[in-house]
Amino acid sequence: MDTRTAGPVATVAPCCPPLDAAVDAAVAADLAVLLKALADPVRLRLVALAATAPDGEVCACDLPDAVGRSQSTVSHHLSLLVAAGVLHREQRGKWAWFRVDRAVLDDLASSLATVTAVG
Amino acid sequence: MDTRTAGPVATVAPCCPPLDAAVDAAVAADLAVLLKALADPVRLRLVALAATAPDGEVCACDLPDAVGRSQSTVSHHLSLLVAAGVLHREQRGKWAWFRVDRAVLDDLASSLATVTAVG
DNA sequence: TCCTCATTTCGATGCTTGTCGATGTGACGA
DNA sequence: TCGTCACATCGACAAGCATCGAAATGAGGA
Repeated sequence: MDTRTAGPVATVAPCCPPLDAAVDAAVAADLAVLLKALADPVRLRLVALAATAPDGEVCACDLPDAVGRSQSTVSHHLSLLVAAGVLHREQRGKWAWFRVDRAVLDDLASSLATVTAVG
Repeated sequence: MDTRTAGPVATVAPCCPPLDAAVDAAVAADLAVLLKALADPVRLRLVALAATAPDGEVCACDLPDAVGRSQSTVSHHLSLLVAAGVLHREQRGKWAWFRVDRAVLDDLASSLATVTAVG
């Protein structure tokens, strides 16, 4: 526990200043959700594929081969990314197409920069 | 985790261009490790506390209270962050101090920007 | 209508992770 | 030397997650 009760007069001066909250717990939780969505090699590659695709979008049909996972596994990861807001899904005929939400990614980058005080 | 190494997931590829690998699997795996280290609310707050501390470092003694977790849990998270290279640990007397590695965080930011083709 | 194909959803399984209390360890101070 | 403090490690537990095959869904086409 906190042995020094933030006393203004240094009695023993244990080790350190009060240290107030740098990031709100709720903000950290939100950011963590987004980071967790990207913190998987397969999902990272799925996002990269969509982000760097010629037209900025990818057909789901290509993805299992591209990342070397079963179709159901890829579908699972895609739904996680869509739920996180990183990808958007659009059904065209019998195929599903996905594109990244650049605003979300930009937001992530700036939030991360704020939290880590980088930049 | 990776229960499979390669796979005959071969389908018929009926709808779209070849779609070559945007990000190497190994690169994605490395980035994912770093992201995973940050993809937790508690660890995010620990990093933020260190990053924004007046002298750029925090004493471990303050952290359990700051993030509302037990001492052993905080110690566990700190060791993960140190293992990931995000934090550096220094023992001073009986206290342990932690500071962020800005180079690693910068690197993360730029890698993320590359993968997501943002910027 | 019926069949086919692309994709999602379901159910199961084994691994990973977050958390805590208890215990170990190493540094000070008396 | 002994006790205390700060922190790490251990052991255990519950929850979460990645993965797969199988079954369900839903859109086209014949």
